[in-house]
Amino acid sequence: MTDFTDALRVAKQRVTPSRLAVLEVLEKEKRPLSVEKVISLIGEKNIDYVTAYRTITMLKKAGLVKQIDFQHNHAHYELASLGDHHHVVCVKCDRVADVVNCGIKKMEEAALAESGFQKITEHALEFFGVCKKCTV
Amino acid sequence: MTDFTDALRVAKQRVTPSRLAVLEVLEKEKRPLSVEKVISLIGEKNIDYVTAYRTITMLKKAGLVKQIDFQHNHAHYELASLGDHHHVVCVKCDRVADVVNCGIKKMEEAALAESGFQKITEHALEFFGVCKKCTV
DNA sequence: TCGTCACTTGCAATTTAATTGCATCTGTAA
DNA sequence: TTACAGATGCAATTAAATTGCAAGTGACGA
Repeated sequence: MTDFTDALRVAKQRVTPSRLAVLEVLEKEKRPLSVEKVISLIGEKNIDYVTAYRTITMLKKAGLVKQIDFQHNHAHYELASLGDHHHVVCVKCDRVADVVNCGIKKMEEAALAESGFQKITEHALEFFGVCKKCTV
Repeated sequence: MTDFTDALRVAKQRVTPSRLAVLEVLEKEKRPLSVEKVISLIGEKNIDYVTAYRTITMLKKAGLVKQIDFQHNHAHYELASLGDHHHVVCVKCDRVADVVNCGIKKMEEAALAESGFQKITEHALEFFGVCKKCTV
């Protein structure tokens, strides 16, 4: 019984080949993938695209994957178990670098206080810039 | 000659009624709006939706508006001149609160160092949680 | 281990968001 | 005032995501 099987059971969701395939591909790539990309990595003949969308939506609700937005007009998704980190996206070549040491916890506390919300459960933070290879 | 006329001239873009209308509605609302919402506030008969999309895209490239993502499957846009602030979105009712004091500058420096990028020009940061009114 | 049934899947169709092509119109620089 | 690059409006198209429904399957209890 793998970690993903456990995780799905804990989330009270059925363990199916499609779900494990999606989780495994996200685990293997360790970077934010579009649904399109998830499907092509699993193989179009191995998963229906509607199932892929439904699976991703469910995994997001269950807290197993996070939605990442690169302002590319379609969402990307990443394993939540990769932990709290963020991305720097090159606006010229779409290269993505990770950022781990971001000190977001303090900001989250400040945001909670300032907004007067009851709680904050998630955040999305991406940086946009130009990578070394795209520098003229 | 308004600020917006100036801003468009500085960005080497023509000053047209459509562009001023989009900027004015964003100025008036002071919150992130979908293109759909921008159109309905201007009035469907006053601007073609294709023009609205093209205008927003141009304004974003020119740096006059910022794209904001609430994970609602369509982008929102806000005047860039509102300055560096962020949002807390209620996942139950979509209420949006602003966050001004977020200390993002330091994080941006850290992200630049860690990523090895040449420069960072933008960032997107949104928080998700539950507002007081949606608390059970 | 087997049967049941609620949940999941795959297919077709649809909705929603955004883009493209092209003819016409217009802002602006000379 | 005119010429023309760039902007606009309309129709059509592409891309992303969702819905309905019949058939299939995971997981629970006997």
